[in-house]
Amino acid sequence: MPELPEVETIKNELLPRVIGRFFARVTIIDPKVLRQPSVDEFCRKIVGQTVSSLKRQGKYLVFQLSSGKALIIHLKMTGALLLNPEQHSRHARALFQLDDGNQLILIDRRRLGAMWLVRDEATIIGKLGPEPLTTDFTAEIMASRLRGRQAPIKAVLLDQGFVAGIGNMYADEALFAARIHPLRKVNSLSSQEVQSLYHSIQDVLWSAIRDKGASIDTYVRPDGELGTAHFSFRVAHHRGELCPLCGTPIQRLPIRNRGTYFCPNCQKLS
DNA sequence: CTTGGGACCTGGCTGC
DNA sequence: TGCAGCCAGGTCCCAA
Repeated sequence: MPELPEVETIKNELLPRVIGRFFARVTIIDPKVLRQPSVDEFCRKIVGQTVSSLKRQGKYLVFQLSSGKALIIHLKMTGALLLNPEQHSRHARALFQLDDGNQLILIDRRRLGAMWLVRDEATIIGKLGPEPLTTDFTAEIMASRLRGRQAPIKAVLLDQGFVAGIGNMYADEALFAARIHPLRKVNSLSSQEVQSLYHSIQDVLWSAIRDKGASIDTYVRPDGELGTAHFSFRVAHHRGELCPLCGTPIQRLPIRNRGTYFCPNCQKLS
């Protein structure tokens, strides 16, 4: 499940392979992934266009094209972008043939992924909150953005309008590192706890980027290699295992219909 | 405005 | 062995 570190890794590894290249041929296998515009218009407007830049914002990939339009891709739960895969996948949704002979393939088992070709990227990614790993997101900014909210902290961390790129796994890991119970109301957190959570978010995300993402479920890098960030997870997806700090069984609790993993001893509610 | 619940989507796993 | 039902969760949509 690609969150910020996974999408960042995909962006970094795709970058040298696509910058300056143009699309020689594009095939939409599953029209459902293409949200905007129509298949015909998409193919007509993308073929021949050169990729001038590639960036990540939140969990979105943005390919800036020479025409001034942007190709935006969201991988959602099970999407992946593969370069020249050795075997054909029955989950292939779109093919991008580059002018140098390389082929970029969008695969997506659960068909939740999405793709847009738009003139104004803000129509798709304009509602995202600040990037957590830039100076747009300091501890002070985080504290001020939390002010006035009273939802459980876990739900707010998953709100892409609050901060962009944190998903279920890294929210659980950051809360564990900060020793904060995921159901704690935001307005009950002390300033020390907010400070601690801020640094935990930084640590967890940077560490996962260094490890090239977490290969839980279907995440693979463009060349087919896996990431290793999941080996450092302490609670996420550790259902039934023991807390690495105190040995208490890790608990699972649904929050907003998301499986939430935490240590009931290290992360107390009151 | 914030909050929370359901829908979307597929396939692996569990338990009867 | 077959099969129903749970689970995975990013984001959108809607209601309160």
